Amino acid sequence: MIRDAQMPPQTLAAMDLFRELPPAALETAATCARVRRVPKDMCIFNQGDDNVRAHAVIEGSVRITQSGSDGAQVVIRFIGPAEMFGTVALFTDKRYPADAITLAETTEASWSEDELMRLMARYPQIAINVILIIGKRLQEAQDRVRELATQRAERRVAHALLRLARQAGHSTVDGTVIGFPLRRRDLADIAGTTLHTASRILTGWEKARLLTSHNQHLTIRDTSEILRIAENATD
Amino acid sequence: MIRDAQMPPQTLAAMDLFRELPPAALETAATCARVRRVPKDMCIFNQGDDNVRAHAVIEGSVRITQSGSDGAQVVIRFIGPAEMFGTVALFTDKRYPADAITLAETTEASWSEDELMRLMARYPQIAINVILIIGKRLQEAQDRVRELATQRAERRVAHALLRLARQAGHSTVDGTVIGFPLRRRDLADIAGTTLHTASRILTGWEKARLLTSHNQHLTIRDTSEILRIAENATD
DNA sequence: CGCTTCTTTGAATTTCGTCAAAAGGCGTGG
DNA sequence: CCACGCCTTTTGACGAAATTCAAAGAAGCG
Repeated sequence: MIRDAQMPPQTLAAMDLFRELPPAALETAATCARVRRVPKDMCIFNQGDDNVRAHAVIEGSVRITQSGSDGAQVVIRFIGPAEMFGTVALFTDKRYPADAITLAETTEASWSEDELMRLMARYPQIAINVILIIGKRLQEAQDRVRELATQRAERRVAHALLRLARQAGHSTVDGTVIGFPLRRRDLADIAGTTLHTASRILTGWEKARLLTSHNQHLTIRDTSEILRIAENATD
Repeated sequence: MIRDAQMPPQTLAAMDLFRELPPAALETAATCARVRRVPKDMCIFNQGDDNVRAHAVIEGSVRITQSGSDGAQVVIRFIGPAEMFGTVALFTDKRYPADAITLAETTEASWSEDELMRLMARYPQIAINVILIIGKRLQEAQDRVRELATQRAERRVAHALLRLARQAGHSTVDGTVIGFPLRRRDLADIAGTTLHTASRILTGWEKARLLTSHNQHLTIRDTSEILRIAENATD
């Protein structure tokens, strides 16, 4: 368990969870955080685990997936630097509702329920921040529900791509590159389709020069066209 | 604007939003609430409206629907007595993300942003309650995402029905009756299918004596069989 | 009683998932 | 350095579930 060295309070300042907090609060939060370095493709927690903690990615990325009682699974979301995850469980079930797996070597911070509750009691702004974060995710989830219920696979993949670009896109000379390693399978699980359909769609777009894909790394070349596909009701 | 008479503090005690609060808090909340009686099929707010307030149903029921930039819409959820709605908007956009329409004559209470924030500052438990409520809805939304992405229409309708029964089901001698007036169209918009498919499925179930439907009122006769349909991976 | 709204049902069409198989990449170990 | 194996991606063919189109039947309401 490594602490201060890897966890300067400034790191926390960048996180939505600790926005608008006095430096003293960041200090306290940094002190009681558990920081871990996790190799690629390792599990951080499993669906159903108790012993819940509030997590945040410092560096790297994590895939959150949910499985049904049948085997079927979907990607709930990807978590990048400065984003929190696994926190809702603290307030509701006391059990993680999903799996968390690293997509790359990742540094992750976490707080126990007690510690977070203590922090929240002392700095109520944290509770507001939690509401903000969860509220935003609720709206995103509801958007996805609407998309899945009403749109065709191609539009859903386009929306998924745009969401990812918004969340973790970096502009380069070649276009917007998405900061997570993404398999076709992942994209399919976000968009709610099969990897076959996702592959066909992406291949089509690649041929139309809307994007390029190398080694699980996507670069969007023509955002406006993807946007058109995502929004265009006709066709 | 009618107040105390229609809004005894005990009414608030039953609401998740005001759980675990001292009587004084309920008193204060009751005092600054705006209570309105709204006829059937009236709009309480529209998607995109600003001037957001936190709402709760005292009596009656409300349908929350979201429309995309294309016309397509889904039912986000139904709101029954003692449930809150339209509250997330206070913390995020300051714009309602959905429409709210009464399904029957409804008594509704609401609080302005200022009033709720003041209440929250004084009674931090309210913030915790908000997190709990939103957290639960987030999990529900994520369940729906998984269902829509992986399950066939029949299973989704079964799940939708079970969710409604859990939320607003009353046991009677005939079975569990769902406390909202439900058109086929509504059920379709919850389950993410067309009213045609929903109608076919319900007609099938009615023939199989799993449920009865009269005048937009559903009664589930054989919950366990519906549950089997909802869970059974094969077929 | 007529109108509007909701529901049912049939038939044609289409999207998408399923099955199957091959090709491409990447790392490891010989 | 090459070969092998594993994982990912691509592609084709087929079939089934569900939407779409169309129209008629019911039921409640004024």
